[in-house]
Amino acid sequence: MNERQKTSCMVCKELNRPCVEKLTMDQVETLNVNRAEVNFKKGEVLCKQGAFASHIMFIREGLVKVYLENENKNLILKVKSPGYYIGLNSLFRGNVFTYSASAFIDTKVCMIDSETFKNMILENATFGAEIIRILNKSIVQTYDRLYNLTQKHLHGRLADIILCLSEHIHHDHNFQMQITRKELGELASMATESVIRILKEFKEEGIVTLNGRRLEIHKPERLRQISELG
Amino acid sequence: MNERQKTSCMVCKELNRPCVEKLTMDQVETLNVNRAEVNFKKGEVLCKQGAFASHIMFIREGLVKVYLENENKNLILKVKSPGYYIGLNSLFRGNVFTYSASAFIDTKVCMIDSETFKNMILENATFGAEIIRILNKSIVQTYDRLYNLTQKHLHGRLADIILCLSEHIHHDHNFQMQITRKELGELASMATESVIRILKEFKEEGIVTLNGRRLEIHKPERLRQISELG
DNA sequence: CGCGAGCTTGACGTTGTTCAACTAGAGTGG
DNA sequence: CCACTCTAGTTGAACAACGTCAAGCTCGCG
Repeated sequence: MNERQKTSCMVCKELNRPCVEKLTMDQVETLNVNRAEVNFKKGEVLCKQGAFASHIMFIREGLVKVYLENENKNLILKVKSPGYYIGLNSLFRGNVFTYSASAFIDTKVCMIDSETFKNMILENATFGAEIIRILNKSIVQTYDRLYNLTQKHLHGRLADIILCLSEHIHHDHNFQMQITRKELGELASMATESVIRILKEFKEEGIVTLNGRRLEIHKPERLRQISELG
Repeated sequence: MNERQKTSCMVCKELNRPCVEKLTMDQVETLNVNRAEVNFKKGEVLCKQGAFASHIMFIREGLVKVYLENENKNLILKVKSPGYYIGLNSLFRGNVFTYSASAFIDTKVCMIDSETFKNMILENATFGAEIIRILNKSIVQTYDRLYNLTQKHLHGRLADIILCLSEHIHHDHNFQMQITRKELGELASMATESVIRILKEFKEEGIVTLNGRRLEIHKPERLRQISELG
């Protein structure tokens, strides 16, 4: 496995320009050496909440569900797509994963040794600043999600999720969802049955058409309105 | 105002040891010069969501409500006590406050010019790493709050808030709440009437005694249990 | 004394979940 | 090729959780 030829970090540069730009050539080389490319199949677990975070992961391809585990219920924190990191939150905080993550669809990641990663921050303040920027972006997204999940009603929450899938994940008004109704419900923090009922309403109002998992948004502005109103 | 004698940053060192320790003597001096001490009265606004974040604030005394503003509803993100920063989330991200903050009770802060602050990070990677540690701690707290607010029922949420007030704010089982029932409701994201009803239940079960705003916790383990169960 | 803010209570309506039953399509084994 | 099963999707009815509304209460303060 390890013998296989790896792509170079420079190949990933487009995905991760802001970070890679901050690094010296030497650091890029160090990064290149201290990483492993790993493929995960749909459903496989990338990291477990509470486990030692000996590495940071960088998503190259696929879609990753990041969630909190608890005896009773799980909560999806976010869905990460290529170009995002997993495990940054563990840096300088005991190196324990603060969440679990699993692959929504087949996914490729680079695993980077977390000590190496930390050293790069400590050696290169500009890189550290970039990491701060990334963390801050993530915090703002989390605040947004906190607002959406606590202050909006089901219709608004589902409208949010649909818009998010369309804009940030599939980049199209017409897309084949990779996920089940149940998973949609977990994303919007609502019962599967409620997802179905509200999708039906959206369909009846002509906001979307729906055929199995293929969804087309006809009135994005109406969805946005529903999302705003709660 | 500016002529008044300021305390030195070294006086604050106990409050902020992890950060101050990372700075050189020169940097502490720079910090000392580029800051202003400001007092806010209960209810006054420290920063407005969307406004330019020309400075970071460090809380010296008091209690600060950090919240998202929206046409309809506000959402309290967290309550910050002395030793915490306000505005770190704006660093390297356009310098716009991502949330509003107001004083729950009379509050003293140091305002630090955000350019100075950024330069300190860029000059001193160890300091940057400390900021990353602080941000990560905040993220984990936010995830926790996200879980609590979305997955737990009213009883669990209120139990959480009571425990939090007791442990993190007042550091006592018996304390005088500084906040109204309405504000308690905003903290737990529930109606004022629900707060009152549930407090009454807790009282009737002998979990707490309640006299106006004075609250004493008799069965903290029971509260924790309620919080866990949701 | 009277006013207003915070607090309290009960009645009622809404929202959203749970449960149970049913359908449709996709393997699977005989 | 046909029953069998399994999962995802769907529907309706009952129910629980919570918020809203309206009214009354209390206490500090001008």
